Amino acid sequence: MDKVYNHKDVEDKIYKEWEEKGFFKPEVHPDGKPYCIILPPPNANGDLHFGHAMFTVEDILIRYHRMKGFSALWLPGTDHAGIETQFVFEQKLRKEGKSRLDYSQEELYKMIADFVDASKGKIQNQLRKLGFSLDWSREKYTLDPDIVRLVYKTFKHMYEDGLVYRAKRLVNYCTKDGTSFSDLEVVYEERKDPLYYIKYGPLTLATTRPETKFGDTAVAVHSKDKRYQQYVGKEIEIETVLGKAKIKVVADDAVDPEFGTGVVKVTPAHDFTDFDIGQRHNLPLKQVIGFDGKLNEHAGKFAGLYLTKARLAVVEEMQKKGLIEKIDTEYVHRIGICYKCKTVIEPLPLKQWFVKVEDLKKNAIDAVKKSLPAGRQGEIKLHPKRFEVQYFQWLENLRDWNISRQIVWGIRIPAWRCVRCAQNQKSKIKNQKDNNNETMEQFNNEGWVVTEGEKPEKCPVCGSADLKQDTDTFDTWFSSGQWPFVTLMSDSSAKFKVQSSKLGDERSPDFEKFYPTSVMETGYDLIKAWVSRMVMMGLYATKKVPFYNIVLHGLVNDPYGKKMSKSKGNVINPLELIEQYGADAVRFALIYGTALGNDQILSYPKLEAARKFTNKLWNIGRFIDMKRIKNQELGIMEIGELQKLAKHENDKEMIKKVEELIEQVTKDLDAYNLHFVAENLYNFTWHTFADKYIEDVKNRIDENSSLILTTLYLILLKLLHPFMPFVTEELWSTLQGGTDTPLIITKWPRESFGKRSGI
RNA sequence: GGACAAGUAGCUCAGCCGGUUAGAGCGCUUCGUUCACAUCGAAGAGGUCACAGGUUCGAAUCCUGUCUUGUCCACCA
Repeated sequence: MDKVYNHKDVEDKIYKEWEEKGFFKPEVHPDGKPYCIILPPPNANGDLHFGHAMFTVEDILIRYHRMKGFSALWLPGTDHAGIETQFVFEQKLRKEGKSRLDYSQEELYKMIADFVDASKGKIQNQLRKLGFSLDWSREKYTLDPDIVRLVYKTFKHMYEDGLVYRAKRLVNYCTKDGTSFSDLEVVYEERKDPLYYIKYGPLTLATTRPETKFGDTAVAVHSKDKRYQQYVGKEIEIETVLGKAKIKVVADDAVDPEFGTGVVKVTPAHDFTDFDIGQRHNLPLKQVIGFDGKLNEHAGKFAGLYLTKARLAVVEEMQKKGLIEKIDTEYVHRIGICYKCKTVIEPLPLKQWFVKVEDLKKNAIDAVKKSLPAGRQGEIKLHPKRFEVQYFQWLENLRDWNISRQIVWGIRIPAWRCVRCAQNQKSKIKNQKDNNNETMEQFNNEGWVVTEGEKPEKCPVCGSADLKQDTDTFDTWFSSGQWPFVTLMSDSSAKFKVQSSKLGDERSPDFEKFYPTSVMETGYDLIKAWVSRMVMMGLYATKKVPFYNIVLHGLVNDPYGKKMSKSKGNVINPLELIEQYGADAVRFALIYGTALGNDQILSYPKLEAARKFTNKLWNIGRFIDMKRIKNQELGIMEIGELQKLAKHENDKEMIKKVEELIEQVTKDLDAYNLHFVAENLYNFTWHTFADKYIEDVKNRIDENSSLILTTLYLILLKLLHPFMPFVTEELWSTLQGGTDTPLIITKWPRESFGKRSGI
């Protein structure tokens, strides 16, 4: 054995062997109880970052359960990451002096698909470097045909169940990128903008957006504001830049009487609060800003102007007409901007596909409160428990979910529209006022045909073959929200037991065996966007929870405590650290000394300490290999028998201590207290086993104590294996002469005497 | 504005379902070893556990308030 443990000689070799021998497959224990974790799918086009290195938590759980005899499956996969990937690709296009507008939807999709293909496999190899025992034979991709088919199927059933509808809703729209963003994606920025006090007939109101006044369909005041009681419910005559007009005054408590003059102009088509006020008071939705970021025909002579110019022009005109009372130039507020291009986000009304969340979210909450109604199964626990608050709060406030995205890169919505029916519908409502009070019937009779992906031959209503597919794609979370069950259902390695058009009735052996999964482990930052969606979608489609436990890890910040981000340029690639310290040390450093769910700072001293620990472990093995009596029969001893065999008092005591260690470690692993386990094993191995016990034994070594020393060490290797798989495997095979069962598939040591455990 | 974290040795962090002299790693000091350990071992210095109240026989640990930092969410025209 070398004097120093050299991870570079060991890691790739061992990983290859594990993988080739199929040890990552649950079939190594075909009859074991199922234990399954679905890997949160990284961006297929992405690079490894420290969030991924934290998946060490999952590998520890999987390896531990595999050793406990479970049929353990850790299923890998990658995500197409819609907006993110398309953005990266478009940046590339821009550098080449091109834009996405130069291509058709199909061409662009193909180009992005090729772009992703080119970097495919990168992330997989990086995950291998970390030693993750993922079953690569079951790997999935969110755009695999089988996955897409299942996602379509869920959508179709939701549509038929009346959970999906189309409605004109305000979306956060970036007029430059030509896409809408979810609330989560909008970034808010503090800005100083003039606050204009504008005369509205007898009233004066304050606004930062005079250019949207063409879309005003009311003026609102607080219901208890005595100053304006006399106007409530009446129409007032106002002078505007386009001449005289009449406008209604409504009372709504969303208005803050303290702000400005206590009077608000209501522009339902271009402001989220105003949209709500509009709904409460049945106000028309009058769109005056187009998707091109310009004022439309409702703006009279200002039509065609970009918003920033329009604002100046409108203000100038107002000033000429004496409509501006004053301007507060020191007003600071927060506005939504596009996180990609920094353009101000415009709330614009757009017809979208929506998912009704009322029932879905109720079930998702109940699953954690352990009070699911009949017909739905499962209970979910969060670890650490404190994250429940975030989970509940998010779900309780959740509004209907907009699942349409105006991007190319994604799963195209399987809805076709009959051109003829749509036109008929249009002419019917042509003379109606364009408002948002359209009924559900109207929305659903727009001529849409929803399928499981195949193009309908003809319109079921009028028989026309002129059908056009919606150009929108699904929100990425709509497909990844189904990840736990679609990955298991689309078991391509086996034939489906049941092919069924009924939702959730399509079973594969893997789905039957591993669903609901045991654990969903991810960063706490994904509780809302992803985890809650998986619970909602899983419960809907399968009537069961998608997982029993949610385990959350914290973020890894840079050595100065700052969040790592590409824009800051402080991202550290875990592979560099693996190169330097070894995968085992990196893994150990991430677990050691930080409680689960807490953020941590990437610390070089800690990495160095972990590296030294792997070296210490190595040298303990090396020393035992030198000192022990050779050719002893090993690997047949269980701790109870070992105790009976022991002669020396110190040996007996040490065996007892190891037994206690096994008990504690097992208990803590079951409770997800991984940092306790890491610390416990570190201290015990170094300061009890090496510093005390070995120092004691080395001067009195005989056949009996040699056997005990070696066996106890092998037990320690087992306990450490989930944390530091490579060095422990290498030491195991060295001490066993390479003939015994590989450590990865040996049995976890048992703490109790007299029971069969193998060592 | 709300929620959740965090504020403990120079640094990075454990401990916090109340209970003996508050722990680890790194760093620092002294000594030893240098044929298991690109090191290791032994010993040691170092903390008013953010602050102020309260509960208690007893609080880093529970309660209230304050301050600081971070994250997430909401958002006022």
